[in-house]
Amino acid sequence: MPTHTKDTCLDDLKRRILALDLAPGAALDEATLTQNYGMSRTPLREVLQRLAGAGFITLEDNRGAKVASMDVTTMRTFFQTAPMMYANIGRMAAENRTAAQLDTLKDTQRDFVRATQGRDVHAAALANHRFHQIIGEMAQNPYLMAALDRLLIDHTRLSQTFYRAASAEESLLITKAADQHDAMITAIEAQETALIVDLTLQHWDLSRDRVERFVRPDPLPVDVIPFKDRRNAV
Amino acid sequence: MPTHTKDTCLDDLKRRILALDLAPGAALDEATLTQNYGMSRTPLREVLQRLAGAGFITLEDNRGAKVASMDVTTMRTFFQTAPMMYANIGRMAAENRTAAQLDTLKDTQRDFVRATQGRDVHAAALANHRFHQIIGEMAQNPYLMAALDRLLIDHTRLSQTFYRAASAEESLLITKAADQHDAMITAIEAQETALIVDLTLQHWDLSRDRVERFVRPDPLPVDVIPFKDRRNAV
DNA sequence: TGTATACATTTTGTATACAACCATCCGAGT
DNA sequence: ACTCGGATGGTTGTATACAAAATGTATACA
Repeated sequence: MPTHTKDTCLDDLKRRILALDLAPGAALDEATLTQNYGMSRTPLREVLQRLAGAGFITLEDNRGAKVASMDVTTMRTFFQTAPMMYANIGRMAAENRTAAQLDTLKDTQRDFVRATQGRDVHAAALANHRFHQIIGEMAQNPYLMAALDRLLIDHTRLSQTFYRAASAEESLLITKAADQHDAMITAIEAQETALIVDLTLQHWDLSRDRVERFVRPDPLPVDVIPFKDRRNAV
Repeated sequence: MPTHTKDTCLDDLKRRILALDLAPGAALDEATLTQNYGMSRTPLREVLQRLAGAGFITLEDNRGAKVASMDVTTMRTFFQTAPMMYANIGRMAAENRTAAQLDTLKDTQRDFVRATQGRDVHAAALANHRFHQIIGEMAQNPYLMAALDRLLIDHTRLSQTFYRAASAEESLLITKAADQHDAMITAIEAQETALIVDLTLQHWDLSRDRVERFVRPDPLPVDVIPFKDRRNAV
């Protein structure tokens, strides 16, 4: 409700989309948004154009904006593409990272660990997003960065449940992910390209297993209806 | 001068940027553009936002739009990234192409051959651009497509001189490129993934040699000043 | 002559009014 | 009852006026 600036509005919408606060496919109408963000339609429409350019939303002529969908074909492509992309970006990050970027990466990792320990699901997911985004920036490759940004949008949305950590086993996996982050930081700092590729693929495997569990959770128990009552069941 | 629509304005600006009619780094001011395209500033600014989102231009706050630059570091990254990207996209195109897309690809190849035979440099470069863009669409991979679009912007701009064909030798290379296109179409149609990767890399090698000649042309002759006059030279 | 500052000009950013478009609903005709 | 056509409300698209920022220029002063 306070008057947002164009940048804060953009960041807030990104955050809400990544946090699934705005569901994939949800319609965004300009009137509501202008009220929520306290700005007129002209700058808001520019924000929407930018979000569309970055792949967060889709714009259809005369039909407004929708949050980018996550359909089955997209997800198949996601699993196919992500490891290759992350590995290549990891390699280039190790080659091209600057000292300043390394500091930012370490800061973000601290944020990530703090969020996971505090069970702050959204903060953890966003810190993880930022962590991998910084590795992308380290690669200094605008071509791959465009692909990475789009992968991370879907990755962050898919992994929303990751940091919820229902069981002790899952809590252990989160710790493992954080440890992998630390190892990746070390490898990038030492510019060990072969190692960072290896670590990146391991990190991907961990993430993939979790995401797959989110997409295809354990099926509900079949025998929920006691046998004697089955004649009444559908 | 006739009243453009938003889409035609967008396409025209893309075309002019790809054809180097608008030089890398050139400033685009809104007043001039609104006059040229016969539309008001609001839709024009939306066009600029979209161009920025697609990587054709850059926008700086309160300082207007500039055509995306092509500096040395970008070009280094371009040569590093392009073959991996093209090869992966080629593979996925062979796997996922539809019959309709194959028809469009063949049409575009006909346009390309016609343009090269007619010595129409811009038309050839744009048809080549479209050819590889269609292969990207065949891959049905929005993540990689984002990277490909950006690669193609720079690739098309870099290869502007390719289709000028000064010498007979260079004319032969253009024919060779067209033949490679035909072979790629056949491989994609037959879904021979190993073959398309191979052909794509060959095609890249040919293009790379030409682009490198454009970036680093033959140096000027050193001995332009007769020896006896050298005392007067700088 | 060099530098700084105030002013003028140009250019970009925002708000708002109006036009065009789309979707829905209602009624007339088949 | 069903379909077609048009009116109506709501949403998006465009033009324009105004505000803010940045740049260029002239003048005062060291």
